[in-house]
Amino acid sequence: MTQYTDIGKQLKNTFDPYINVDLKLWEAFASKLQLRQFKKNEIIKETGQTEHYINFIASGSIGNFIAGKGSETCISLSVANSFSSDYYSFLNQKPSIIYSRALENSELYSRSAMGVWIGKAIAEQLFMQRQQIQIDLLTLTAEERYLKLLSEKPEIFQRVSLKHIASYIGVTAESLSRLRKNISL
Amino acid sequence: MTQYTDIGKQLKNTFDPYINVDLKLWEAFASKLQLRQFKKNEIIKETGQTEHYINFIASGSIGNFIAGKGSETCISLSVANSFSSDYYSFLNQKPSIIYSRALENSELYSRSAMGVWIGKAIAEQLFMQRQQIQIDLLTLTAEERYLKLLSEKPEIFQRVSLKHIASYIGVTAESLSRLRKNISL
DNA sequence: AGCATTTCTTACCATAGGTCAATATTTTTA
DNA sequence: TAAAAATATTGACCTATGGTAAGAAATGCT
Repeated sequence: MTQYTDIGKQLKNTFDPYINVDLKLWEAFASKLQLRQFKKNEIIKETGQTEHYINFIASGSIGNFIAGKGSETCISLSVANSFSSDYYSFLNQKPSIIYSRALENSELYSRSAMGVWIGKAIAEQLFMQRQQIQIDLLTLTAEERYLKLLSEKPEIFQRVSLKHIASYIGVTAESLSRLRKNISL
Repeated sequence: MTQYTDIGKQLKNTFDPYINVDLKLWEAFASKLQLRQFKKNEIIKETGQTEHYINFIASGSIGNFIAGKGSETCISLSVANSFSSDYYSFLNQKPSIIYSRALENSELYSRSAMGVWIGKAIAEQLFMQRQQIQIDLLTLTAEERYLKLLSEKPEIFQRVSLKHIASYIGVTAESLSRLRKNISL
C-alpha cells in the first residue's frame, strides 16, 4: 500500500516542471489525501451533482463525459500520475452535466480543499490543455488529431477503448476505424 | 481620461461574480496598470514572441489568432471589460505561435506582474471558458454554435467581422454566410 | 465624391465525416 | 469454457462543410 509521504514525492516529481513548490508543501498536501478506490466503469461523479474532489490518479484511468442522444462525448481522458476532477463544477460549486467514470479499476487520492498555490497551478495547467484542444479541433483534421494523441499520449491507447478516444478527438468510432485503416495502408 | 481608481472599481464590478476580493486589492492592482493604446488592426503581440502582459480592455476589442496557410484561425475574441492576453505564453514565459491584434481602436490597461489571487482567478475563468468551447465544438453543430454565440455575446456581432466569428466557431466564412441565410428563411 | 480594399454572399462541385446496418472480434460474466 | 455483452470493423449511402471563383456590398482612404 502506497504511503502518503510517497504520494508527496510522487506529486513533487510529477509536477515539478509546472508547479515550483517545496516538497514539504506537497507532503502537507498529500497528508490530507483520502484514498478512494473505484472498479472499472464505476461512476465517480454523477451528472447533476456538484464536484467535491480533486483526485490524483495513483493507478487506473478516468474519463469525463457528457451524455448525448444515444451516445456520450468524452471531454477528458486522464491516466495515472495526473489529476482528475469535474473542475468546472468544483470551481463554482454548482452541479454540472459532466460525469466522471473509472475506465479501469482505479486508485484515487482525493482532496476537497486546496491551497491557493496548487489551485492556481492546476487551473493554469488545465487552461493550457483546454486551449490546445480548442486549437487542435479548429486547425487539425481528425487524422492529425489522432496521430498527435498517439504520439503525445501513447499510454492512453493501452488503457482506453477506441470509442472513447474517437469521441475525445471529435469523430465517430466508425470514422476513427476507417482513419486508422488508411494510416496503416 | 479614465483614472486608475475608477479602473479599480470597474474591475471590482466586472469580476465580483468570479473573483471575491476586496476593492482595495483591485485598486492596488489597478494602480500599477500601464495604459496602452492600439489602432485598429495593430499587432499587440507577435507570433514567436513571449507575452509580457495581461491586458484589461477598457475599450475596443482584441482577437487572438493562429496563422494557417492563407488564412488565420481566431481562438479568442475579447471585448471591453474583460482581460486579454496570450495567457499560454504568459504562463510559461516562452514564445508561442499565437498573435494578438486589435480589432478596433482599443485602450488597454496592462500589467506584467500579478498576485497569486488574481492569477488563480484568471486561470480559472480561462479554463472554464476553454472547456466550454471544447464541449461546444464536440457536441454542437456549426449552426448551434453560431446561435449560441449570438445569444450569449451579441455585442461581438457589432464589433467583429463575420470572418473572425466564422473561424472562432470553427467554420469558413462561406459556410457561416450560408448558415445565416438558412436561419433567416 | 470616387477609387481601392476588405468583407460578405452566392453558386458549383468536391470531400471528410456521419448514419445505419451487418459482421467480426474481443472482453466479461456465469 | 460457453454464452453474452461490449467493442471494433466494414460497406453503402448521405449530409454538412470545404474549396474555388465570382460578384455584391460595405468600408476605408485621398
